[in-house]
Amino acid sequence: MNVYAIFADHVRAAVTALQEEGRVPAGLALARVVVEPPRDASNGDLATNAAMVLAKDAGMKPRDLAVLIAGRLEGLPQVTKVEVAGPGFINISLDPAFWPTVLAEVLRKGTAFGASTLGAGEPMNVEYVSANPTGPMHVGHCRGAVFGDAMASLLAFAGYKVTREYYINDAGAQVDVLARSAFLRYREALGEEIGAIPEGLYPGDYLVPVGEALTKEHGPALAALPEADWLPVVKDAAITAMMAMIREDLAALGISFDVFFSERSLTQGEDRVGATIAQLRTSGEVYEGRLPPPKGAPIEDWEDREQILFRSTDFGDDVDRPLVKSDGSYTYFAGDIAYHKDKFDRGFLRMIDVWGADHGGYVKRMQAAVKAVSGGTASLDIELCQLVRLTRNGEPVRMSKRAGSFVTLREVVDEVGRDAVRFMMLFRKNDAPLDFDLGKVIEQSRENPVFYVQYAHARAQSILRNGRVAFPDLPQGREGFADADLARLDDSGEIGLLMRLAAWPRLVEQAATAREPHRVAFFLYELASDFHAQWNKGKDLPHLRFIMENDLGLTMPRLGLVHGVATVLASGLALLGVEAVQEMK
RNA sequence: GCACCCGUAGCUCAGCUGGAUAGAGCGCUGCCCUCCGAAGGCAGAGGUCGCACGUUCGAAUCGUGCCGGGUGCGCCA
Repeated sequence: MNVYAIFADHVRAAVTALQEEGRVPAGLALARVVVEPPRDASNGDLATNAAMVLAKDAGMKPRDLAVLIAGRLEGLPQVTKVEVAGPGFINISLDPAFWPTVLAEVLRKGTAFGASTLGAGEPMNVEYVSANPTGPMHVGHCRGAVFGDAMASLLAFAGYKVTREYYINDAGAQVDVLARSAFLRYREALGEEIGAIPEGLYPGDYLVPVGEALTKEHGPALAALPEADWLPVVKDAAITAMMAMIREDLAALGISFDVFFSERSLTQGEDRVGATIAQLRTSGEVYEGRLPPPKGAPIEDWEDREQILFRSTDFGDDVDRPLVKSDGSYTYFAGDIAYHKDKFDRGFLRMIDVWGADHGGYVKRMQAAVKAVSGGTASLDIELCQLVRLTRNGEPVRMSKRAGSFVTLREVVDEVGRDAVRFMMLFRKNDAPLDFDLGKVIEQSRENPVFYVQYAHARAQSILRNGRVAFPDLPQGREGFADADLARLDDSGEIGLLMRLAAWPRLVEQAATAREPHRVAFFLYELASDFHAQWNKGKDLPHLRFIMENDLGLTMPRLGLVHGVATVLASGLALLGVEAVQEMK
């Protein structure tokens, strides 16, 4: 139950009724009408902008219209007062017994409270990570991985049928480099002295086991072959090993995918990239032409030649984009078009790609491609994640020798834990740079939001455990508290918590619509803050404690509130992929 | 040169898709601290929302132009 959505319907119904009575003109656009919690509690429980939004089209003064609408709302159940205020706000006050009914719903539904039908079961493809299979994941991949995963969870909670997908870039020149690097480790495993890893090859020692495995399987046989013969063998083995490693890294972060899609599969057997280009040529989106040399940094070996181009300028891109390289092979973009066409062919009209900010220049052409390939019926949202600056107590973190030149995701997760990494990656808008301090995220203080939110959940569980000590006959599960006399929750802090819980379904929909899982993290922080504050209140004011010795009648609703807070905390943490702990270690 | 992202308190950042007196943490100041669970609590000061026009009942939010920072700019993935 989304209180605000329900009352928005009431307001629209009120306007419709007035229209039928002829007191308000027909044909008003009701979509802009919203019901929100007023910022200031003195303005009631709910507020709507309806009169101000509709006044112009209705040809009426906002306050006059507001009075008419307000008159209609007064008769609604639960409504105790309706006031017109300011430029035309309609402020609605509810029966004090209303907010506890929301808690009763939380207690009955559990973590299903807040789930939305917004997505209406529509298929939604979320592609993220898609790191090259050339080594372990590093911290740079981490943010996109966590962001994509949390957003997929959020969209699923909001009612979409989500598929999580990883595109394996196993077709380009980089995997050839990987193969040559692995071959060197293979010769090393055979006993050969290889010396320093040459420039241009991957130096990380994660390839050592790949070389050893190759000797076990092939003995020295590969070393005698020309590159053209050993390369495919070594490449397959190396990619398989790298993907296994990446899956382990992802598992360490609590991430798994529904689909791993291989770039190579697009050209193995039938040439699906070529087929896609042919299709676009038929529809007029592909042509032969010349491009002007790019502005900015001059390109030394610029060669003006006729090439096969995708007409992305038709969709708002700056220039048309080449699909075939000078050596005749497809560009990465060409493969990506075929890949997104495959998503479309699998029934996805809605797709989301999560990329690093350094790929920002690629957004328009990819969106153009999805439009072209789907005849304009599919849409692609692209969310960019800015860089992460990794520090330890303010100092930049050193590079890892083992991995070659970067800090691996695994090192970070091993040091501070999955929960801290995930929460901090989500405690910032994705399009803003993020400072991640290894020292601060394990601090146990209010400064550290990970701790603060988890502590709130642990504290709630602790209170419930203590409650069962004081009152051994308390219900076991949260449902047993739904029938308590919840209307006794009348302290301002308690009501504030109830209103916060009531805001959860609305926040889910907003965060899902905006593709912004960070809003969930901030919401949880605020809920935790409210909850800690109420607990602290009980320090000075014993009559406000959650557990009232000798007063089961009051303890029951208060423990119901604690259950409700814990439930929503757990629900939100689950979306973020962070554990709702029973106690702090 | 062009495109995209970002400019909000001293610092790090939120700001509910245009609403009422712009919020939080840290830092600063002042009180309190034998509490169901230590890892503190409460309160206060502090902002021309980069600048300027515009859109309208109403702008931190939308548009345009500047200023400042970041990212990217055939045949890399």
